[in-house]
Order: sequence, then structure tokens, then C-alpha cells
Amino acid sequence: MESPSQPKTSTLADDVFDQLRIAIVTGEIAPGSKVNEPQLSKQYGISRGPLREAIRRLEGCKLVELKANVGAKVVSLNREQAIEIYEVREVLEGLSCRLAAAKASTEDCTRLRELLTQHEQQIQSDNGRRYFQKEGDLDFHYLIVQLSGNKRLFSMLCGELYHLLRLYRVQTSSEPSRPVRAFKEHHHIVDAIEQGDGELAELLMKRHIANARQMLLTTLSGDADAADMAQEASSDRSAMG
Amino acid sequence: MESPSQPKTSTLADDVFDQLRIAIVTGEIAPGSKVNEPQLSKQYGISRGPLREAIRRLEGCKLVELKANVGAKVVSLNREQAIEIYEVREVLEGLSCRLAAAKASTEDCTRLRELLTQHEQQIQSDNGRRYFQKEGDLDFHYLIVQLSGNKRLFSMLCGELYHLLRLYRVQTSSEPSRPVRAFKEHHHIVDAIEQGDGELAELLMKRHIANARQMLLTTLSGDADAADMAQEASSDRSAMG
DNA sequence: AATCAATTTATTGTTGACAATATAGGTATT
DNA sequence: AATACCTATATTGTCAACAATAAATTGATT
Repeated sequence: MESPSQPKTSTLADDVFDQLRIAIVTGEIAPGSKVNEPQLSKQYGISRGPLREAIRRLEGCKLVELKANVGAKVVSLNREQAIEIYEVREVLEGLSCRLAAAKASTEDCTRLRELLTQHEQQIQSDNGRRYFQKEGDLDFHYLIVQLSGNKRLFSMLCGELYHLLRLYRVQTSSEPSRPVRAFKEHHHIVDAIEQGDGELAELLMKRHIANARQMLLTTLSGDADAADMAQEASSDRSAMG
Repeated sequence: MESPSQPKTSTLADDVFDQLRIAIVTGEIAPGSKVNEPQLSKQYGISRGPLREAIRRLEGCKLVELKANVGAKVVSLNREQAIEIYEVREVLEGLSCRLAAAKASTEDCTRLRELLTQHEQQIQSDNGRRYFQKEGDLDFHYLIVQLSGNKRLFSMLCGELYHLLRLYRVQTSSEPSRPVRAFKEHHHIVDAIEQGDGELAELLMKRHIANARQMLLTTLSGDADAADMAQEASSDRSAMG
């Protein structure tokens, strides 16, 4: 136990912002649903003031959309918008890898390997479901952008795009068919980073994400045959990068 | 004259957000300075409620930084942070060009040319100062990302990075030495877009911005000789892209 | 029965007051 | 004189009430 009254460093708006963000990206608050201020303020036991501030910050993450005199509603991403995100993500994470390859130490690469190994074990112990359901694959991408050392890049990916990706995954209940291929690609990326080959690391990551985007274009188009074909064509690559 | 009382579609927080953003990126509110709520609320004639909401939205644009129980302060970018922005901008605008090349119509390219011509005339009539002082060069980049059709990309560049660039320019009172070279590069980029050569357009834009970043590394390092050398090496390229 | 208008209800926008925290200033002590 | 502590001031955080707008309901008319 700690001392009972430590001076709190966070504000109510901060706390409810975190809680709301989690509630949104986990689907607890349905995509497209309206954000009702009186209801939420009662639910979280705070007044509307800090709640509204939290909502304004959620708007900054692009998780809700505001309209004057109408209120906020949780974003709902269609496939087109998801593809736009993947296009942006491809170049940003390519940059991540290029920078990471130039800066990563031996210990950093060890951490990357450990992360992949750990994920592989989780996969084997749960038939490949838990890893992606629990967003474990994002950990890998998350660590790389950290290693890049570019804080602006980190902010854009981890402060915005990854949350939107999680939202889209829960929204579409999408799960990759076979993560095995994704693991291989991940290891190849670490290989390149380990060798300090930024160009190759960038290329591999961009290809990795481009493959995932390609799956989006077909798998979720409602055309089952096209989806199967794309899956074959991409050699069982992960659907979500 | 219009009818005196049209139903207003914007809220106080929206208006003061726009005004504050302009005040920040023009340097009217100094970088690094503290944001005083009582003062600003009096200055803009509103209460602290909507003002605080506007500040939270400014935080979303990364124009202010918030600390609990202390308040907001306007961001102040150092060279390292500016370089990070340029690294991100390089790949994002490269993507802009690649996509724009695939989608731009003949009319779109005409608009790009007109914009460049217009800017060139402004330069000649004002010794090259007004164009960059008034951020006219960003118009060019702005239009290209619009043509890309990727709204997420547009949001990231025009909703965040460009504002930060303006802030950095006013903060460092930086002006490119000779925009002539930048114009040539701009025209070459339009050439590639016009020919539908996305790869080339991407390459040229990335190089264009990489050159500007390189100027940053040297011109503002306090080492005048290094700055001059870099300027020669980059063949009088614009300093700010 | 359907459509439009008026009324009611609910939600958002805004305000001023109060509480909690941090900052500034002053006093005493070493 | 410098530091630590206490006090006073200012600023931020939070709340509840009021105003303005939008949404829902009711009723009248065709």
C-alpha cells in the first residue's frame, strides 16, 4: 500500500480521456455512435466541463468527429478510409525502419527478437488468435518507431494511427488468416535493422504493410472468391500488418 | 448586406481556436510563452470554458503543450525537432506526389502551373520576399496533397505539420536565400505529375524536401562557414522547401 | 394516412462561482 | 547573504446553473 493521499498529477479530463479512448478503440462505445454528454458525465461521475475537454482531445486523435450544436460521434471507418490510413502508414513506418536501422544498438535488436519470440510463443499456445486480437503485433511496430528516435513520428503513429487501426479492427472484427508469414517478414525486418541496412529495412516494412493493404482491398470487399485469391497471391501474409 | 441574424454554425470555442492558431503561427503569441487563461478570456471576450476547449484542440495540433495544474505553453521548436518534422514531411509529401500523379487531371495540372506562375510574378514584384514570407510556397504543397485525394494525408500535413512549419519559420525568422531553384524543382515535380509518373514525382519531392532539411542542418547551426558551404552544395536551393 | 407547423423535450454551448494547486513574496533562521 | 518556511496571490481544475440550439412529439390540415 502507498500513502493514502499522494498529490495527483493527472486531471479528471486526462483520466476520462484515457478511459474514453480505450472504450472507443475496444469497441465498447460503438463506432458511429453518438457521444452523449449528460449520459457519460453521469457514467464517469464527473461534470460536463472536463468531459468536454476530453472529447476535444479525442477529436485531436481523430477518434471522434465534432459538429457544432450537434455534438460528437465516434468515428466509423470505411474501407476507403482504412486504405488511406495504410497508405500513410506505409511511408511512415518505412521511415521508422530506416531511422531505426541507423540508430538501433545490439541491445535494441535483442529486444526486438525477444518481442517476436514472445509473440510466437503466445501464438502457439493459443492457435494464433490471441496475438492479433490483443494487438500484440502492434507492439513490434511500436518498438521500432521508438527506436527510430523521431518523436514526431512516434506521436503520429502511436498517438493517432495505431488507435485508428485498433478501432478499424474491432469495427470489422478482422483477424488475419495466418500470422506465420507476418512473423517471417518481421524477422527479415529485424535482420535488416540489425545489419544497419536502412534502405532494406524501409523497403521490407513498406512491402509488409503494402501486403496488408492489399488484403484490405480484397478480403473485405464482400467478394469471397476475390478474397481467397488475394490470400493465395500474398502467400498467406498477415492481413493487418 | 446579409440578413442581420443568420444562425451561426460555429461555436465560440471554434472561433477562438482559429484566432489562437493564427496568433501562434504568426508569432503574435511568442513561442515558448505561457498561455494565460484569464488574460486570454478577457482579451477575446469569452469565458474560460470555451477557451479551454480551444486550448485542448490546439494541443491536438501540437501547437501548445499542456501540463496538469500548470497550464499550456506555446511550443517552441528547436532545430532537432524541426529536422524530425522534415523527415516526416519528406515521406508524406513524397506519398502526396505519388498519389497526385495517379489522379491529377489536366485541369489539375493547369492549376498547379498557374499557382507557380502566380508565385513567380509575386517574387519578381517584391524581390522574392513576399512569396515565402506569406507562405505562398506552402500553397503549392497544399494543392498537391489535395490532389492526392487522401484525406488522412491531407489532415496530417495541412492540419498539423504545415502549421508547425509556419511556427518554426516565424520563430527563426528564416527566409530562403534564393527561391529560384525551388521554383525549378517545383516545375519538375509538376512535369512528373503531368506525365503520370508517380515514382518520379515522389522522388523529386522527397529530394526537394531533403535539400531543405539539409539546409536546416547547416544554415542555422550558428556556423556561418558551414552554412555558406551547404548553400553552395545545394545549388541555391530554397531553405524551406 | 401523410405532411407540415407548433410545442415540448433533450442536448449542446456558455457563464460565473468555488475548490485545489501552483507561483510569488516575505519573514525568520543559520 | 542564503536558505527554508510560511503566507498571500494568482492560476488552473471543477462544478452547477442558465441560454441557445437541435431533436422529438403532438396536433392540425389536406
